[in-house]
Amino acid sequence: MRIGQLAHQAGVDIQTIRFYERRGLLPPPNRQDNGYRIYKAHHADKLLFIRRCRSFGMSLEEIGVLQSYQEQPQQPCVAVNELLDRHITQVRAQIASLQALENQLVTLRGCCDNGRQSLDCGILSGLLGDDKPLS
Amino acid sequence: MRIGQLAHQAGVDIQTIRFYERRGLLPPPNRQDNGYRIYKAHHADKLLFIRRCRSFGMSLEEIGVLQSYQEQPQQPCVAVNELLDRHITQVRAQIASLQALENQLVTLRGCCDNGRQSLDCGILSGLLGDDKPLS
DNA sequence: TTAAGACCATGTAGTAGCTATAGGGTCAAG
DNA sequence: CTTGACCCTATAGCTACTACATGGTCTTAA
Repeated sequence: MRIGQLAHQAGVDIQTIRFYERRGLLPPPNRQDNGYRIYKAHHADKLLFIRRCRSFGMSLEEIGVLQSYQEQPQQPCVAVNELLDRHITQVRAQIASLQALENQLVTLRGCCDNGRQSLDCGILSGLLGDDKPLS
Repeated sequence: MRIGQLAHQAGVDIQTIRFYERRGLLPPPNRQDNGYRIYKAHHADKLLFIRRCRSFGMSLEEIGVLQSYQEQPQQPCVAVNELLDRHITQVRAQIASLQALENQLVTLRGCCDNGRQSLDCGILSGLLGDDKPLS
């Protein structure tokens, strides 16, 4: 199939496919005489693998590493587990820091009640840092 | 003071200060005869305001908007409140989607128990999408 | 025959918020 | 007169795409 069909099938932009190819995540497909890329089933599989990993928030670099593990099916998969563990740790850290941020923001929001002039706005004062502590 | 001192004081990279200036967030300071930038106290204040907003996860564009509110102290500050409300909403949405992601990742992680070959690794299978549903 | 429309190709630039590097000028101390 | 610390500008790099410019290819219809 051609690139448009593959893109449609995978729900991806055409440019994204070419981008993955340039980054070495998708193997360069054969070309027709006119230069059009022709994809086979395994390309679609690889593409979906990439998209699945992306939806899990993995970076393209991490995905490349995972692909190399796939290509060595005899090797133990401890490294895969570790990669995922690190990823989970990262996500949890992000959640924690966003929750802390949310608290700060809510506190900051409580410094003003809509009816004032910018001059007296507790939020702007809070952001200037010359005010009562926020957290 | 010169740019290095300001950077040190604010805990910011020198390049970052010049970058903010180019983006219109810091007013261009006067120069010495040799071209060196000379900053005054209000520059330091502006810079700290920017960094404080950044630590709250605001974009440079949002910060620019907030600055324009600061410069119109007579105007009501409803807009400031709204900006912050939108921001809080955003942060909460991010938290929610990260939590969903965490659940999926933990489920995926449960698909493998370290001692296998990549061939049998439940995680790689899960990422291929040809396995039991993860969520 | 030709013109329209859909598809494909490459290469380049843009997004956010910096960070780093190249290639140079300035200034004080030893 | 050289070393080192500091400053300048301009440009490229990072992530993961997305968009655009410019042009080739192919099918179909007037």
